[in-house]
Amino acid sequence: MRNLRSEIIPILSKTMMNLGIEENDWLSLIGNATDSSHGDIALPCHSLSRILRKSPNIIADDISSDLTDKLSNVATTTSINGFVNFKATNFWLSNQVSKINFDSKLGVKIENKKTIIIDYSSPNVAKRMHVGHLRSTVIGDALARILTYKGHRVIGENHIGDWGTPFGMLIEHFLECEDVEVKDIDLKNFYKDARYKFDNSKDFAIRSRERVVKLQSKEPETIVLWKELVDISLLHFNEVYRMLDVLLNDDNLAGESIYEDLLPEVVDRLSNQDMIEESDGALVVFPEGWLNREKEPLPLIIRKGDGGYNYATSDLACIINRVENIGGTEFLYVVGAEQSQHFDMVFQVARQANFMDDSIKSVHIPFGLVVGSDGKKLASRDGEAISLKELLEESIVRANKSILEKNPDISESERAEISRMIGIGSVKYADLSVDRNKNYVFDWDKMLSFEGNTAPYLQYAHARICSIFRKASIQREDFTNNEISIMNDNESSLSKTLIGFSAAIDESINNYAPHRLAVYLHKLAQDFASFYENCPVLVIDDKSTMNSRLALCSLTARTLSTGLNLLGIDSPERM
RNA sequence: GGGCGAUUGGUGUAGUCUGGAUAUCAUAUCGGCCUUCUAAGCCGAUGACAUGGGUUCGAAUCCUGUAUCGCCCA
Repeated sequence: MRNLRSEIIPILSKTMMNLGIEENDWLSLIGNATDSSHGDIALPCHSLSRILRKSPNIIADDISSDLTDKLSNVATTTSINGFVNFKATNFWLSNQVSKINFDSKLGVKIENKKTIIIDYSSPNVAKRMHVGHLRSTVIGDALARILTYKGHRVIGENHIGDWGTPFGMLIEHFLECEDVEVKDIDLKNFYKDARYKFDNSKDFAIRSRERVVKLQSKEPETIVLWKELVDISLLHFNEVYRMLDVLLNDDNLAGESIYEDLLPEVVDRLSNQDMIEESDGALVVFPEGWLNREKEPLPLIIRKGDGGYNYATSDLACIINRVENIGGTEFLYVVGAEQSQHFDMVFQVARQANFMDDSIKSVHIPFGLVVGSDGKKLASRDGEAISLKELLEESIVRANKSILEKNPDISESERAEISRMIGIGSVKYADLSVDRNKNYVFDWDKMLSFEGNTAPYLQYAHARICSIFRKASIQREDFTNNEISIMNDNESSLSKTLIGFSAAIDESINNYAPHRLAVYLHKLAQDFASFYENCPVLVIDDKSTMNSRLALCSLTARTLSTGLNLLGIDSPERM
């Protein structure tokens, strides 16, 4: 209820001035009431008692009685236990929620547009995408959507693993797959088979090493083969991305290979700054403050003894590119928590080397693991990573089954579409609805359940609203110019939540936490369900109440589907 | 050894940045509500801040010690 807060503050400010209390002493005290039965906004007066030498109760009483009349249109002001409580009036709520209903951005204000680059997904060429890529892809995509909605210029970068020494053996193996049609190449075993040959055939290993050299010297034939291998993988990645319904496509590709030419320059720039040292034949930087197990300085390896480069080097090259070519001011890395030390070191070195200055914000956005019911990293029975595509397919199949059970009237083709929305939405929502730092247990029954904090529950709330309008044969869009008037408690709490949409967006952004939005949407769906139960919409005589409630429904549906869309989840019209 | 993260009802979680009243929500369990817009729903009951110290008028939240789990340290 931050708009209520900002409405109260100027008026409260005068009262406080008259009492002789400085802004520093009270402004930060005012916040959301912890107990909604007392009010929406509260001002605890306990810390003021030292200044005024009066009891908190008396102070709260004084403030409250001074404000009651002045705020009467906005909020009812009461005091208890040394708290001043402000509860929004239905009059004020009606105005606020109507204003949001008129607003195509649902109250979200665009402010200081930034260019934000988000690094996410990052699968490896010549391998299938697996569960391990799910979180980065889904969280990164949600952040990209939310930041875009807020009005920022957002550039998603997909740092696919498309370069490095393994490509020698991959290309050699690829050559030996000659008789197989390109489209039939099975990425499931491709990497494993190549590795097996490399480990078991001296001849193959020698050819692979030679191939690496050819690749690095950009020998045209080798590059053609490499490109083919990359393209095969892209077909697969894009298939998964379309299934997952994320924003990534070929425009977002920023594979390691594109930074390849910049790597020697990274070395040059670092040595110009006298930051490079040689250690065991490798070129390294020792960022200040890092020690290894033996309390010796911990290096960040820039170039290995054999002349190859490390991730750190391409990350540094990438930073240079973002600062100097793209002009980004905020870099987000949606990468697993296990790499946090790596990023700390890279950022520190990049700053020390002046690749980026303090005007640039660079943030690692870590996340926990997807684990099985045993608490260990999710894997199939034989210990292999589970293919993302197969997982998504299964989710759709499961969703289809439960729709068929619950609503057999839906046609097969419509059911297929709804199953897709629910199946994919469920997997994504399970990931996005909890604090990303935590591990979460992958549980089919829970994520596809129509009860609780799940995608289907939210989607159902949306579908119920659509159903009202369908029944009455009216368009939801026709109500965006309607005044809403709040009459009872169910309407009031629903409207309070609706007003909070922009705050939820900002919370999500400030913490890079999509789950803040998810939690908000769940609250919204719950408030709607209570409203729906207690406030008849169509079955009511009074025309103006009906229209006001229809507008409230329309706004709720719009907020739900916009919010779900920002999480990358579709909202079916019926289910 | 050092570093990072986690620890909240039986289970899963929100809140922790920025301290405020009786700690959120879900699930499970128990009770109630369909001749009215999708009961896939609603209403009610039960039940939790890992632990010791400190700061404060006030601590789940801040500081500090400990425990347990996970991850990282060429």
